[in-house]
Amino acid sequence: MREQKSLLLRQVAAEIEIDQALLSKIERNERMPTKDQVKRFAKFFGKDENELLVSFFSDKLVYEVRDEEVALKAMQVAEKKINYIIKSKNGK
Amino acid sequence: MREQKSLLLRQVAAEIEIDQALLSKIERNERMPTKDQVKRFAKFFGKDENELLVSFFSDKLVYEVRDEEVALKAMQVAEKKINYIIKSKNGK
DNA sequence: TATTTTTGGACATTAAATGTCAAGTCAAAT
DNA sequence: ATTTGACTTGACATTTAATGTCCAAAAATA
Repeated sequence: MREQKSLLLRQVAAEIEIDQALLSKIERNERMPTKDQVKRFAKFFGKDENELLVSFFSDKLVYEVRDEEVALKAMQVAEKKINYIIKSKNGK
Repeated sequence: MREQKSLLLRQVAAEIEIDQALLSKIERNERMPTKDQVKRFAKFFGKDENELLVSFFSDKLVYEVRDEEVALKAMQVAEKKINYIIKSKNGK
């Protein structure tokens, strides 16, 4: 997104209030941003916030089980659990 | 599982080498066990290790996004990413 | 009521993620 | 070739979160 707009690390880093070195690492997947930073990215680049948050959280989820044998199975079960929780919340 | 076998916290805690108070909390979902502890539980209670690990990791995954609006969506995307990663690993 | 088991909560410890800085690399421009 | 600007790297500091421990309170049981 930054390169699309031909912006410098320095410029974006300043706007978003984040260290330039950190931004560089985030871009290259050496570090994860915080949820708050993701929101600021969305705002700054005029992207849909929820869309970016989905990317962010899905990455975090993958990260959590990345080298587990049971990764896929666990993910599937987790999805069911989430579904269940959501149903519970909606009245019945 | 512990109550099934009418064992005391103290007994299981000793076997598994874990503080009794901690075990109590784990049972009541106040604390998460570590992966290693889950393995020891499986062994001690003669349960399938992978099965318990799936429970464990799926809980962790749910926990990660528990109060996010985008929880379900993120989980679904994460699942796709995992699938993709697995495919990549298997030769092509 | 005495004894044993379980739980609660404060605190300590450990581990992991995030943030910062300064030096390093690289490219291009001059 | 040297300088300049952009980006990267790595070491270290800081912060945050999870885990572990202890002891006292509560609950259950004998």
